[in-house]
Amino acid sequence: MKFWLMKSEPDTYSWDDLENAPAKTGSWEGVRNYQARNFMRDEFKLGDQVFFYHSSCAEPAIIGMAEVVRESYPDHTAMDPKSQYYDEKSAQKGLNPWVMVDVKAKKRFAKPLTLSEVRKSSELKDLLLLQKGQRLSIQPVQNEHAKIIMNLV
DNA sequence: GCCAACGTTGGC
DNA sequence: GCCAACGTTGGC
Repeated sequence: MKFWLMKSEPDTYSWDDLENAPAKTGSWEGVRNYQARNFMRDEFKLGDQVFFYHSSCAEPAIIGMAEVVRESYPDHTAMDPKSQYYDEKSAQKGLNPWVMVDVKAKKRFAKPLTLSEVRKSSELKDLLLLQKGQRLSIQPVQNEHAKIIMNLV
């Protein structure tokens, strides 16, 4: 079982949106970055644990834990001209390179672990999230880092 | 809104 | 294949 961190802008898709969805489960559509896609396609397994992170908001923070409940399958929004995630070039080629997974909200943390709090932990200084220029929306989290995070929330 | 950092695109 | 221009991410 692996740990991951997935970023979402709460204005677009928040922890509450996931928790209020049927079966507390949502499909992680709209990833249009190859590195992030490769993680989902090649490495995401049922039962993997996902730290849900709110980005681009007043207080960026890790909000809760979700779990992978369906492994990768085609992200149909890439082929849908009406979707905000439409990928015109791929659609014209008739090949959809994009995938998504389903995640289920498991546990909202008693208190969100804010980015500034993460920065304060010397044990988390190597966390990918903190590295300079790191913009990946899906990141692996080392087991040791995951333990430390879970001890902080 | 600003801007640093990064990924992608496209001309050559 | 190089690299400048452009677009996006995301913290502040």
